[in-house]
Amino acid sequence: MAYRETDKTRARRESIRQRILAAAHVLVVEGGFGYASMTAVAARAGIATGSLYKHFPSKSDLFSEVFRHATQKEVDKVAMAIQGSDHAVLRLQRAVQTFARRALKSRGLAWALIAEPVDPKVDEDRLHYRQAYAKLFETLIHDGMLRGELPQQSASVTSAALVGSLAEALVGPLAPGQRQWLETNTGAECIARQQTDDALVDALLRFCLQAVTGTPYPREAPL
Amino acid sequence: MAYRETDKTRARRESIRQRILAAAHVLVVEGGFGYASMTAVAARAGIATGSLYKHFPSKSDLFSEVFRHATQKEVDKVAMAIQGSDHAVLRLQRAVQTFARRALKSRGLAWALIAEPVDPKVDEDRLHYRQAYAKLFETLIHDGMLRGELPQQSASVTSAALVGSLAEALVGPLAPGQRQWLETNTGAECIARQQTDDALVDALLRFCLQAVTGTPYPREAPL
DNA sequence: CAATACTGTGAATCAATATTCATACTTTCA
DNA sequence: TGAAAGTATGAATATTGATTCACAGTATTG
Repeated sequence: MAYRETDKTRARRESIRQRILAAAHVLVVEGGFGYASMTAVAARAGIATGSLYKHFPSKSDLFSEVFRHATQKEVDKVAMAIQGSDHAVLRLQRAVQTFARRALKSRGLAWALIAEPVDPKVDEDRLHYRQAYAKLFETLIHDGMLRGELPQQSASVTSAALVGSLAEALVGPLAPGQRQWLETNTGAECIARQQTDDALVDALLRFCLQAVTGTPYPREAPL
Repeated sequence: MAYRETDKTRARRESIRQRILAAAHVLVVEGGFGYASMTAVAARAGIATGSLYKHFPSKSDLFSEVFRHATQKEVDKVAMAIQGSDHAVLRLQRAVQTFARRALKSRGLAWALIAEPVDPKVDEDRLHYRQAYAKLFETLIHDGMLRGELPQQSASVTSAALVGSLAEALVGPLAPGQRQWLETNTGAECIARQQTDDALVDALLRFCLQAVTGTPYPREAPL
């Protein structure tokens, strides 16, 4: 006998694996899943196509991992924003803002995660992703109803509708200016966009809070 | 010279063309665009694969036409529901109900039109489709604001968010029980579904109207 | 160093469909 | 009727991109 896995080789393996994941992630951010072929990933990671299969059994597996990783980070942020024992409306407000701002900050990724047509296998992960958000909202709404902070309603329908409105208004086909992918922008353009983005977040916040509470936003009295 | 197009040949041509479109439509309703290969369409229409290309230059063109046709019908129905000079809230209510009931009545088609991952060419048509809905809502909201029947808001954001919540709650990945495609249902199951469907429409209606008006639904006083 | 077991390579293969095309059949009309 | 123009056929071809594989390269240990 003459070979055994050692720390060094394991580390090396792992580092290549990470390099592949990073390369795939970058490609997705830049052009979405459709743009990220195995050949492109390999080229970007600086290895041969075949080598990819030494680390991931198939394309689906690779991208599923990319998707879940990117996704988990987003969900965590929203979960973070939603937690606490404040008034349910405040928590919802934080959640919506967090989701919206992050999506607008990296539209390419948001589009890939939320809206891009993708391989069915990855689409299953997306289902989990959306469900994760919906679950967060659902729990919050239940909670709020129990505590008398929100009117009675169907938590499941409301949460699905919330996810839908966020997705569509921010990164779906109806999102304002969705074809700006690889554009380089001047400083002035960035500032202008920042302002319209703020307005967008605000309008959306209003939509969501009114939908859930049935009262005008902004409210007359603070919570 | 010895041949010229005649009424008879033209009629025959047209009838085959329609037969192809109908076959494609049926396949889409049954299993979505992914299920509808050219071979399948040809088989269903009772002609050879190659013959399809005598009538449509490419698959994209064929399905684009199928999509637009199916789509136009849906949009027209909602446009019909939205028109009139009633209070804007009533008109919105009719529109949402129309959209929702129709989607639930034929989920397969709704899924294909709204949510299924499809060929990019067809996806452009989908963009128009969603925009057509959004446009209807947007006009309605503008109108309502002018007449003082709706509070001031961003009509574009609100309308996109409305489209998103309808799509997601009814046929998106979060829609309840979306995997029932070719199932045959017993009578009891159909009745049960009818009830949950009604509840779903109602909850969604509430969500949409509250979002737009900022007041509780159902309202205390009729309009 | 030799033997062993793994890792990397990238051109060749595979798979799934859309699309073409040589051939055979139809229709039209002088 | 038969030459002209069209239409139908479906097996063969083209395309795209994932996946494999025979071979070459690298670590590891005795």
